[in-house]
Amino acid sequence: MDAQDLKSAGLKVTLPRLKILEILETSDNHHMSAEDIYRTLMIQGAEVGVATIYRVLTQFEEAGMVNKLNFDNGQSVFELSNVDHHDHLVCVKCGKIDEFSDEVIEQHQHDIANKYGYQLTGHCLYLYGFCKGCH
Amino acid sequence: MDAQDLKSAGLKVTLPRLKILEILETSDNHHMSAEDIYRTLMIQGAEVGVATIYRVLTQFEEAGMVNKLNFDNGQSVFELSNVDHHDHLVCVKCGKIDEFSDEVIEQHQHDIANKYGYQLTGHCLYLYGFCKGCH
DNA sequence: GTAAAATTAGTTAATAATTTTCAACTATTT
DNA sequence: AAATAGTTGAAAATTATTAACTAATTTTAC
Ligand SMILES: [Mn+2]
Ligand SMILES: [Mn+2]
Ligand SMILES: [Zn+2]
Ligand SMILES: [Zn+2]
Repeated sequence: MDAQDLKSAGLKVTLPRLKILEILETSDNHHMSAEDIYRTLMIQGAEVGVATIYRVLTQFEEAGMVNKLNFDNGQSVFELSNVDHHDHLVCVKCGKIDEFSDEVIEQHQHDIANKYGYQLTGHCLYLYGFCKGCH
Repeated sequence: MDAQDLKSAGLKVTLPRLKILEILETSDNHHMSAEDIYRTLMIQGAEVGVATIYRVLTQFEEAGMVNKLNFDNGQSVFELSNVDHHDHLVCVKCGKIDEFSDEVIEQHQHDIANKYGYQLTGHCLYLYGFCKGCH
């Protein structure tokens, strides 16, 4: 994800946008809330307003560049969408996130949507529990 | 769900609680947000504060009497939990909600949790799309 | 049934996350 | 470089939800 991706999405190439992309790309935990990103930018000494971050993330989402995840704990988290589709395991204690994908589940989801006459646009599957280190 | 259920849950039998239970039970769309319930109560001429509704719903949830669902659209919705477990199909246009349950998906979720060493506490599976009437 | 103790409900105020407003800037086009 | 359209940051506004406070109600103990 770089300047070219921004252009392709019809977005101007600006410093805040590039920085946000870079953070999403390089942070070890690559699932970040707007606040997480804001904090990272502050530490880097970048002067970016929090409103800009929300605005840019929404634009990225609309452009299909990031996915927005709404876990049960209030804040939305974002991840770059340039990876294969996957769902998430979330530790309710430490917040750790694992990723998985399961073809059988995906297939069944489609079958169910068909059966009920829905034309699927998306789905969300979050598994909550205590991770290995937390029970 | 009635007065007896409230007592069993260690909650006193009060009018707002009974009314909220009744609304959850009788509304045709039995998935309601706090606002939905508030509006219904207003129409019925009942004088119940919105804070009471949130408080009572939280108590009901803690008592295991209702489930709280967090769809992608901001407001949480609640449903009585005295029915078998199921997941949800949500129409992104008209808001219609269908319910389904799929043993294979449930089983796979458990297998995945095991594989990653998670001790499951819950999960959420929402399928979003255009319902029969909306595409 | 009454009184005391505990719980509850409503109003209002507070929070947290996110969005909007708006005047000042910037990137891109011409 | 000027024009245009899009973007930004700060602050104010919104939205959904929760907390604090106080008065009223219910429960429990006589
Ligand atoms: Mn992920
Ligand atoms: Mn349901
Ligand atoms: Zn953990
Ligand atoms: Zn529909």
